[in-house]
Amino acid sequence: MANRKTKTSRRAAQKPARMDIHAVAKLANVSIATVSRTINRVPTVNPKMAKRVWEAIRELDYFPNTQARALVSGRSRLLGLIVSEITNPFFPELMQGFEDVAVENGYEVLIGSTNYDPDRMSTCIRRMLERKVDGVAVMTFGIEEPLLAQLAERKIPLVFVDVGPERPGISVLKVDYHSGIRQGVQHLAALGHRSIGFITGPLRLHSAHSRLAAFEKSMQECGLQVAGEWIVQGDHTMEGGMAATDLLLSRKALPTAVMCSNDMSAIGVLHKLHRSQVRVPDDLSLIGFDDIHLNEVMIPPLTSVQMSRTDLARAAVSALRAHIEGTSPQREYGISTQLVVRESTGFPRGTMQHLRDKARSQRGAGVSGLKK
Amino acid sequence: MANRKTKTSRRAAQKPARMDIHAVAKLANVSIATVSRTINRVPTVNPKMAKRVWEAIRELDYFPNTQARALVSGRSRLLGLIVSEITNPFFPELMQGFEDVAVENGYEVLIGSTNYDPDRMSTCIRRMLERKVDGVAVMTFGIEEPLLAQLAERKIPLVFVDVGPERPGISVLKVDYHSGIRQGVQHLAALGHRSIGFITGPLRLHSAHSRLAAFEKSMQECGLQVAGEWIVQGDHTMEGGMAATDLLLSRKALPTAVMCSNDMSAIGVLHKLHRSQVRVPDDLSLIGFDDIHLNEVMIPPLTSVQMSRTDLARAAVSALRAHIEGTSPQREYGISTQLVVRESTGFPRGTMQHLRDKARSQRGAGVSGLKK
DNA sequence: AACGCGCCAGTAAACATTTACCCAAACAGC
DNA sequence: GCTGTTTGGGTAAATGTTTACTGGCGCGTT
Repeated sequence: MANRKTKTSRRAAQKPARMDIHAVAKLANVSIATVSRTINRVPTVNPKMAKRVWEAIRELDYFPNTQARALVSGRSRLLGLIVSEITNPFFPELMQGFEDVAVENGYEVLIGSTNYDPDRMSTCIRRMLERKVDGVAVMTFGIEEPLLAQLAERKIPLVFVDVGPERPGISVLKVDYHSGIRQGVQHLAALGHRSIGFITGPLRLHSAHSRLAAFEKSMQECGLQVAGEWIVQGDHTMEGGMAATDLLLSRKALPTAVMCSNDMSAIGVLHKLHRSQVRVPDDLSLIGFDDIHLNEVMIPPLTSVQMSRTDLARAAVSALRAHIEGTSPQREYGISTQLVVRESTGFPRGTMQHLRDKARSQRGAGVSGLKK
Repeated sequence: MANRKTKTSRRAAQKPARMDIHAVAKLANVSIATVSRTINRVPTVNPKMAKRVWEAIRELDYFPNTQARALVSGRSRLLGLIVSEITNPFFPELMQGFEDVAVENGYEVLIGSTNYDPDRMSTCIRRMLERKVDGVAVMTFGIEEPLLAQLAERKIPLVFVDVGPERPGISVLKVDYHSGIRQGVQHLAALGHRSIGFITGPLRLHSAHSRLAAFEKSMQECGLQVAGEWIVQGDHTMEGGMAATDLLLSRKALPTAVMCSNDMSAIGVLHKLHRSQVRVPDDLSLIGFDDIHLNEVMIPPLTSVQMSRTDLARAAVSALRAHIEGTSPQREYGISTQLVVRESTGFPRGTMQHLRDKARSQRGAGVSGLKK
């Protein structure tokens, strides 16, 4: 009662020992039930009372105890996010987006990274279960079996990328690899490339398979031959890209362009090519996949197929929310991809354009990609 | 009673509707108190009973409800980790380390990223408070005032980097910038560089200040002049590095070497220099700071001062644990730094060594750094 | 005027633990 | 053999919410 600053006293002068719903109720002169209902915006509360309650809440700087809430309501307002690698900048960017969207919707995020290690994956799942997450996004780009057993069994909503079991409570983000990769192949074809190689990801990953398949299909569509010796397996890391480049360099002939299953591979390739005096794009054009920020500062800046992290994050959170809150969850969410042309692609060596281009001392940014 | 596989039946055949401590107690034929004590490893429980309890736990695949636990014990076993940027690969690497160590010690991590935005910072803190984190590591490399008000007031243990208020419950990780940066300057000096520039971070950051100071001091120690026109302010981003490079290139003369306040800046510099036909290290030597993984694949691979993410993560978790569990928390934890020599540093242009070096067609990895 | 119904606030149970306190049994000392 | 002490398990309270149920009050209808 003895408030110093009567109006918006930043901290109530008389501090109750514990700051719970009872304190608010007492100050607002209502029951705790009313306070709870007010906070949860139950429409049956009298606006007059609600106002009193909100004032008391402000006065006391009160916020509800999440633990107690979760305990009784059975909902933790926690979303799990499982990613595979953290070294690949794609994932931090994805995590950031996911966190932003989740927080926007009043959820918190529990992050787990597996490093492709089944043991880590299983402790990850355990942690999620213990914290009673309301849903989990599995962004490892490849299903892992233990998940299904432990999470789906407990009816926890799940989101996968690319592929997942057909089951209630499970959604899948379907990435349209083909569209972006086709743009890439068409871009190369338009520049005059005929022999194009591909560095795959680890083929146990569904996404790696899909990207390779999309490449092969796109080549066919452009009337180009896919040469087996120029399809090399990588593992979506820089090291994998370097190793794949070694292999490629050991072939009797080089392709004039190479597409990669992801940007980290492409960065490894770029590095190794530079070491081997192969110039990009003069001797060899290079296209990555993911379009991580880093691409812009590579030397040269890397042409890449963009898969939007924000789209993925938004779709994942939407899907989970729909399942959790019971509002018409979709089985599939489409994610589009799109070519972003930078400077790692150019005319193939020896073509007229190439020579003409060479003649101009300074390369402009004149090589524009064709949309669709 | 009608178990199929009598021994290690993976899932109990008869599933109790709810799987709580009572179910375990009933199966083990003890009271819930005993179960609780067993789980929490209270030493007074009879080993015989403990064994029965553990078996029941295994049988039922039981794990305690974290919410209830947290509610009654007042401890959430949740650690907050606040970082500034997620685009800078340094932070994901740090987050990864922090998470690993935290999980190792039975804690979960709540991540918040601020993007240097005070609003985001304050919602971040709010989230941490609501989830009742047991401690928070503030890895933004610069104190933010709202933190102190809200978190310290509630006696939540905190860890800062570089600098923080002298208060119980607060520890500071003191990074020894000087040692690593001195190694860098000495390395350059030994190669024959006399004119060395520096690209700072955003100077509102304490860490940026410290790094600049360490550079200036090291220059003095090596008997070298610090030229004001070669000290340019960046902001720890690639873009900042590029802008700083532009400024540097507009000076009437260039230094023969440049050190950067962090690697992202250095990558921006590298990019811009390449665009401007300045070769690294032939025309200009470059040293970064942080030693992110990416350095290895830059063209050329970047010499950098390493600040160990693992060390930071370990120290942060140790400090927080010490505060939380009351075991002799230290006020300060030292973090060392160390030069890692790669290929972005070489002899300055025009020196004898430079010419001699040029003569050898292939550069070896022969330029070795001097330790200490 | 009386009855009924709807609206809305309050009471209390439930959520799954931890832990202070109590009490039974066992053992040792006299 | 009886009593005192110690050992260790059980009972119940407490944690801070949500929510089903209850009940009072006011208004509308017959």
